[in-house]
Amino acid sequence: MNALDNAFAALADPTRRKIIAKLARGSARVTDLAAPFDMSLNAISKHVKVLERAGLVHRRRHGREHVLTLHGAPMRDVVTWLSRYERFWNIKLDALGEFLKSTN
Amino acid sequence: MNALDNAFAALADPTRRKIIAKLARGSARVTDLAAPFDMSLNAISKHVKVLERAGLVHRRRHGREHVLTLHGAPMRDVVTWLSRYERFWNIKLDALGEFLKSTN
DNA sequence: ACTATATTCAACCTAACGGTTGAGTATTGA
DNA sequence: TCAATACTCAACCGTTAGGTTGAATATAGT
Repeated sequence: MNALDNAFAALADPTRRKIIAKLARGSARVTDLAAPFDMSLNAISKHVKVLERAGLVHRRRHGREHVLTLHGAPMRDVVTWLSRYERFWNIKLDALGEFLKSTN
Repeated sequence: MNALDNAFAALADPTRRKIIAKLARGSARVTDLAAPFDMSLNAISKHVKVLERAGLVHRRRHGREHVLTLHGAPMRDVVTWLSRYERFWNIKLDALGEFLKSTN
């Protein structure tokens, strides 16, 4: 499993994408992440581990609490790969292009 | 399974990404796609089906030959989702931003 | 010291994935 | 008409993924 495999696979699960959405609004503990889900804490713990293995989430321990933070590095490869085939999904990248123009 | 799940999952396999790479250089038959791989035709046929289910590949039959073509539509959702969290992997999107600026 | 909290680990289950082989079905070309 | 070609379908197999439960571990608060 290379980095790209891990990143795409991590993003393929809706629960994990929701976890990312939550972490985008700030770091959180495993319990905080689990709260909105109708699923065991253990299940979420596993999902976090998948995101961590993909490098999308970093963990720092504070006593008994594990604080998770979103980390963008693996996305470089994802976006690089996507941009390689830009002309095949070019219309789709326009929105992102506009967005980037406005922020650069 | 929603569209985003299917798209990300389809992209998570290196064989399928290679198939996409090949199709980016032109439409091809199943046999053509299978040629470079040390893998049965059936395995490739399955991979193609996964890409098809994700909408990334379209198939048109010409007699006994099935011609596959790359199709970008599902990427709209992928890129939209990615761009929503742009500030977390912002550095990474720069390259794509530059690329888009030069082509728009 | 004791209890509650935060988390992981381990074992288990079922379903899906990625591959195989063997057979079946059209279509093509001789 | 017949054989080769291009493919799919179906069954199987081993591994992984996503979930569960139950127990272990470590830290925090009283």
